[in-house]
Amino acid sequence: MDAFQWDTREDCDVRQILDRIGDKWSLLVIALLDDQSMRFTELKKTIDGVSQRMLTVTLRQLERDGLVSRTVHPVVPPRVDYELTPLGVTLHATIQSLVTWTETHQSQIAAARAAYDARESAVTASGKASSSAG
Amino acid sequence: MDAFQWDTREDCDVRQILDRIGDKWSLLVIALLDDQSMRFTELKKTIDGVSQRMLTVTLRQLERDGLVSRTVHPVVPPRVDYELTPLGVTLHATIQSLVTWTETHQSQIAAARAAYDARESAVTASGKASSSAG
DNA sequence: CGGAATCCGGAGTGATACTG
DNA sequence: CAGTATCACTCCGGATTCCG
Repeated sequence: MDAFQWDTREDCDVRQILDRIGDKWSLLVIALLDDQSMRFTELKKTIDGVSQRMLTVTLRQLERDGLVSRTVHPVVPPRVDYELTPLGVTLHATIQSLVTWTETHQSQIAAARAAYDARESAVTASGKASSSAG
Repeated sequence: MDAFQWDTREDCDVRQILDRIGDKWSLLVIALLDDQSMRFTELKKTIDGVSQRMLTVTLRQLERDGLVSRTVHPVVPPRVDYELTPLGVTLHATIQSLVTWTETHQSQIAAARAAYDARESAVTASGKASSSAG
């Protein structure tokens, strides 16, 4: 049941989080940091395809939201460790259900997409056929 | 526990869904259609700020993923009803936990952001002060 | 009413180079 | 090693216009 009415505005609270986990890298970072702290370069080499810049930006945002903590070790060469805060851990736990859902229903979605695409191309084809036939 | 290793690639299955619920409007549409079917115009006027184009695009994507069904009534003026499929309903249920998490921790996030911003501006200010003083 | 097609601006993203 | 700064590009998304 929807006892509470959703905020249909753009500035809905949920948006704040969706903008975070919905972006390209945040979720991966959260997942990776769940059971371990990691250094910048570790994250960079583990997350395939992320650029230096985007990893930095992503980590800053997560830090700002209090989901990830950043620890700078005053050594040379520099060493910075990132880890999930308690708040970040609870978010990760929540996201897990979404991941589980995805894994469970992924085949259904793939099937739905295939069916939709087939239907669409069929419509397009018949449309062309009828127009050329008519 | 993370018994399963995450896919750190961009084409991870989870991405498919995140690209959907992470976008600007899909989540709102799913939430709205949970307990009722709605017409195009109803959705448009209910979801504050959505453009005609984006609502159409969003609905098409959701339909393609098998999350929303589209029913065209052959009447004039045209009438099209949208409703959640069983698959969409299960996704909505899953998302609810995320929404609940957000509502529970929203204040913590806001506080974290405020603290972070204050810290940053303080750093910036002191940096300027020291540079001007030095 | 519901939707497609087009144009266009801005935000997000990446490659590169530089710094401490 | 861990960033920051700049430039260039892509793509999202809004406004507008036209169609059945």
